[in-house]
Amino acid sequence: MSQRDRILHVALQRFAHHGIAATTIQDVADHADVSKASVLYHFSSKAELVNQALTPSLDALEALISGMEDHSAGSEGMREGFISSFVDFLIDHRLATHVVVSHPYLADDITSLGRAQKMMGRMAQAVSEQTTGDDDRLRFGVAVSGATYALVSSGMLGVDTLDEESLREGLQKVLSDMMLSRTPEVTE
Amino acid sequence: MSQRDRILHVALQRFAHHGIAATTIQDVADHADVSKASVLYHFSSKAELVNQALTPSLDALEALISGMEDHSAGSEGMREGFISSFVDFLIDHRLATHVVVSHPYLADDITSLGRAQKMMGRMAQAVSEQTTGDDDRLRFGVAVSGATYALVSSGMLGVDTLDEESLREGLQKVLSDMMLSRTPEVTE
DNA sequence: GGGATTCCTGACCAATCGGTCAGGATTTTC
DNA sequence: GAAAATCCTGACCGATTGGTCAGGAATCCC
Repeated sequence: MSQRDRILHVALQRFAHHGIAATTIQDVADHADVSKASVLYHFSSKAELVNQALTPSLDALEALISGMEDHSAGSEGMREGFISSFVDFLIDHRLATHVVVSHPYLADDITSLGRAQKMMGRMAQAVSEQTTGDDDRLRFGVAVSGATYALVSSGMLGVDTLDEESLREGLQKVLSDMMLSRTPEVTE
Repeated sequence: MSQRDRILHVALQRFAHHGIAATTIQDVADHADVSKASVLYHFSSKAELVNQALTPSLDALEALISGMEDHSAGSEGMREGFISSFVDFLIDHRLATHVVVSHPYLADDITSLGRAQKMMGRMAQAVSEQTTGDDDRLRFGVAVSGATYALVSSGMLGVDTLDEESLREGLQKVLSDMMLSRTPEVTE
C-alpha cells in the first residue's frame, strides 16, 4: 500500500471515531507515522483529505442509487435487489458511512459531505416513491436508517459479537421483513 | 426565561445542527445576543456548557432505562410500555438526542457524552435481555436506532412533513410491529 | 444613599489550528 | 553519475480557539 493510501486509511478511521472537526491533521500524521507537512504534501488541504477519503464510498453509493432509480416503478423484486446491495454497501463501507451519518455539517469546502447529503435525499425519495402512505414511508425510513446506524454504532448496541456474514444475513432478513410486503405465508 | 436558560437553549440547537466540536463559544454567544465572556460567566467552560445542556435529557433517559431494568424478565406488556415512553422521549428530547448520537466522541472532559454512551449500552442490554436469539437482538437494535436516527435526520429521510402527533403514532406502530411478537405463529 | 451582589463586557493571553516554504533525502530516468 | 522528479520534514505564520481578568452597569438589601 502506498504511503498516500496509508494516510487515507488512517484518516478515515480517525474521522469515523472522533469526528472530522475533532480530528486534526497532526493527529492523522501521528497515527500514520509521518509528519504533518507530509500529509499536506499528499493532500493540499484538510478538506481535500476528507473528500478523497470519502469519494470511493460515495461513488459506490451513487452507483447503488442510480441503479435503484432506473427501475423506477418499484417492483417487489427490485426492492429485494436494493436491500441486498444496500446491506453489502453498509458492511463494505462501514467507516465512511460512519463519518457521513455522524457529522451532519461541517464546512462548505468539504464538498463530499454535501454530496453525501444530496444522495441520502435521493435515496430517501427513491425509496419513498414505492410507498403507499405515510406509514410505509416512516417504516422504510426506520429500516434504512436503523440498519445504517445499528452497524455504525454496533459497539453500543451489542450486536458487535456477530461475525460479518451473520450480520449480513441478519440485516437482510430484518430489512426484507420491514420493506417487502407482508404475507401470511412467509416465503423465504 | 432567564438569560442562562436562553444560552442553554441556543447552545443545544447549535450543537445539534453543527456538532459540538464545530460550534464555538463565540458562535453560541452571537446567536444568544450576548458576549462570549458572558457565556463563560454562566458556564465555566465549554465542556460545562455541553454537560448542562444535555443533563436534563440524560436524566430523563436514565429514568426511562431504570424503569425498564426494574421489570427485568421482559414481559410483552413491559416492552409495550418501553416503546411508548421511548418514542415520547425521542420526540421530547430531539435536539439532545441529535447531539448525542451524532458525536460519538469528543473529549474526556465532556462527561455527559460518556454518560450517554454508558446509558445506551445499558439500554441495549436491557432490550437484548428479552431477546431469544441473534436475529431478535439485531432486529431490536435496528428498531431502536432506526427510530432514533429517523427522527434525528428526518429532514434527510423525507419524514419531516409529518406533524408531531402523526410522527408519535407512526413510530409507535413501527416499533410495536418490530418488537412485539408477530401474531402468525412464526416461531424461530 | 451606599455597600454588596449579580450580571455583563472588551481587551487580552497562551495554545492550537490549518497551511506555507525552503531545503534535505530518496528514487527514478537517461 | 548526474539531472530530474518525487517524497518528506522542521521551522515558521496568521487566524482562531477556549479561557482569564479587571472593571463597568444594574439590581438588591439595609
